[in-house]
Amino acid sequence: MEKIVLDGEFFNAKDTLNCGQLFRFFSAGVKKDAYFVNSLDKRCLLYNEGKNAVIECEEVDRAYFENYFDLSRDYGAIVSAAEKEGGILSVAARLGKGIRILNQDRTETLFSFIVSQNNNIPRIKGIIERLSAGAGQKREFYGEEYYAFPTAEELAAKPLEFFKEIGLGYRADYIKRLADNFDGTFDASEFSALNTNDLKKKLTSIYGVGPKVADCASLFGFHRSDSFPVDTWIEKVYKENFNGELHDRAKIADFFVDKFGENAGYFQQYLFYYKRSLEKQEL
DNA sequence: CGCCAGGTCGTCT
DNA sequence: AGACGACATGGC
Repeated sequence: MEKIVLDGEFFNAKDTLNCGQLFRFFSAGVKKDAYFVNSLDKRCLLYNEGKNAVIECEEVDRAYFENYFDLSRDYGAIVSAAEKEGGILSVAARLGKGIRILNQDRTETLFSFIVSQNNNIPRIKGIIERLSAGAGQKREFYGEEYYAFPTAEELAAKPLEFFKEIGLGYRADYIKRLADNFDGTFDASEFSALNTNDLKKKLTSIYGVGPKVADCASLFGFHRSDSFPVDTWIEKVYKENFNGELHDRAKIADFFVDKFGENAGYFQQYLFYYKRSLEKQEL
């Protein structure tokens, strides 16, 4: 087993996991605020200890998780830029300075955020767990069983009824259709060559994927930081803290991308986490 | 009962 | 282009 020890000033496990960018993480129990984090078929253990952040994983997965947790990026510089903006953003950045934007698998991210639409985070986590347990491979980490996120092929093998049974509701049709039609080209180089706008056009052409889900896939799956997902929480921030007048969420997103440029995605996470933390005391 | 949750689709102006 | 209701489910 590998143990990766890092400076924890800009890497807080709890904040990184609870800001809504991923849904497959679990309290590990072994120590306070220690978590198992699943990505595709892999798992690691993540926690803060003193001034450090620690990742424990299989040796073969070391490079995968170094990239996953975006270890090569200077988050101190991003937090500083947010603090310079002043107002609510500097407050939010101080609260969320330990947040990192993960480099998640593109396919898992897209499927997951289709599940997320018009849904709440605890329920999204439950659905994705049932999806994995019902269609994914069983794996083991530190003697504990878990399930891999299903491949598109594994999802396509399931009947529509399965997706309804695990609680997807009307989203079952979206998941089923994407699984059936999935051509696996997400990782092709031509896909990476698209600019963010063209990428979003391609994503929104998928049935069940609108501007918000496309922005989440773009930000969390492709690390396009010039993406700014606008959901109900961000809309509240926009109206209450930026005195916004717009109602069209796509235009609100454009407003923030124009304003913050390549920092937009990071700042969005600070703002989302801040706003949601205010109302969800348990975070 | 109602309203809300990391929205999108189809339909009608 | 923009407005609006329908859509499954579960928590409060």
